[in-house]
Amino acid sequence: MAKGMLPRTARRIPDATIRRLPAYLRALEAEAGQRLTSAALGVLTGFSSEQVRKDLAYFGAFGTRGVGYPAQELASEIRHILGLDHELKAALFGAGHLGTALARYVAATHRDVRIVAIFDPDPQKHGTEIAGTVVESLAHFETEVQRLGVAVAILAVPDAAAQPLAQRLAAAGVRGFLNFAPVMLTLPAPADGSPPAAVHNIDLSIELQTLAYFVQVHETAQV
Amino acid sequence: MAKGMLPRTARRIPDATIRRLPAYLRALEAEAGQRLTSAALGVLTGFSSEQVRKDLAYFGAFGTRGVGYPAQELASEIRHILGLDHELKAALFGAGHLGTALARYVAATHRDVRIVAIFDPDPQKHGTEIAGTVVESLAHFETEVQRLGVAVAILAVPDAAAQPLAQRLAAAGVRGFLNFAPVMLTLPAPADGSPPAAVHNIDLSIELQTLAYFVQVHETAQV
DNA sequence: TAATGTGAACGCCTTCACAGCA
DNA sequence: TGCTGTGAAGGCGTTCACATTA
Repeated sequence: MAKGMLPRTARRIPDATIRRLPAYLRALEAEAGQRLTSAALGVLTGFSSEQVRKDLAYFGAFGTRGVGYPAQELASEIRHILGLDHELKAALFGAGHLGTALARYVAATHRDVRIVAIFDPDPQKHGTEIAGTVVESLAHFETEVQRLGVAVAILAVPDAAAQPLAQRLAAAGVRGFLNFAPVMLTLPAPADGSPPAAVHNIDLSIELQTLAYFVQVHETAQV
Repeated sequence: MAKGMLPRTARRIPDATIRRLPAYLRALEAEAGQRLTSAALGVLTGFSSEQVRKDLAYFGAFGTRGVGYPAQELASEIRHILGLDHELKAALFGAGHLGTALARYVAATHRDVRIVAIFDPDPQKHGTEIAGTVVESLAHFETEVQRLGVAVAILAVPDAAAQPLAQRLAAAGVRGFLNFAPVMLTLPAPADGSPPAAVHNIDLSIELQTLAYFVQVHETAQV
């Protein structure tokens, strides 16, 4: 179990591997109580069995040769790796349709992530509740964020608002951003030695416009 | 300009390149009327100048040595490559908060993508308008989708609904999916020789849970 | 015997370095 | 002279193939 330890020799874990862990976790939780082989996990997640084994092996030897992986244990191992064994505190900025959908979704499906504050400039919304959290003004969001110990911010705000907001939040100690505005966030590295804030962009336009490309009839000669 | 032609010898274009084109397009449209160097485009988009040049060179030689790229022309060239020079018809499934946000966003920012139909099971919503499009029942969505010539479907529906819906839509001729449900869509390849439907997943859980990982204090010995 | 864990081969994409051209 | 276009080198991640072990 080895609680606070880093796995084996601290070799670098590919980002691609990290991005697959949530899929494994979801599959394991759906099949809880069973043993699962890498092949079975592969079918459930859409990845190859070798991929599954290699990914898991980065963190240790969780399987039993000839048998497979214990679903329960592996699930909590992955939760630990992802840092989901202690609550992740998030703040939501923007309580429009998108923000509302996000808040409800997170509340409904993520025990491990909690939206502890929702900020919106519209006074009409202040005091209303979304998924159990009260919407408040942006007046003192920095101190509020620090008081609550917010680790990540979810930005569901207009394009122009995202960059300045992110900058102030980063300065206030927020270490991760989930950015829905189609802009490139540039954040200065923190003065102390700490690593720069992580930014994950979810850009609908990119998805739509690349989808347009792949949907085109490519009358490639297919030589 | 070479309208319907494939570029040069039909070498394969990396997916990663396609995914960067929308960013270039956005930057070019913001600076319209100017000339831009690959270095300038790089700063605007966050990619290296070599990356920019290599990406663009896949499709032809649009730049002038010693000078740079013509913003206007390059923008319409990229639009053509992505297939955005003719309208992309999309259908939205699910008119909850997420669906509503998506419909409004697309209508407000994408001339080239039009949501021609919105479907939702809730009778209360039927007949109401979102961003100029009337919400209708799911009763005859397949014939409706075919009648309208829908190319892509945006799925903002509950998890369990996504897979069966996608399957029926694929059978009805829909060639692209933007899936917001956290499930793996598996679609059979079409009986005729046509390429399989493209699926782009936008999975909030993956983004949140991987963000949790990167936000952890990794007390790596940093050897 | 069955399925894991892993070095090696492979392929894709990025970065480098520079030749080529306005 | 300055910036593009591109072969070559390098790096990263996936796939292969198999030795390993319950």
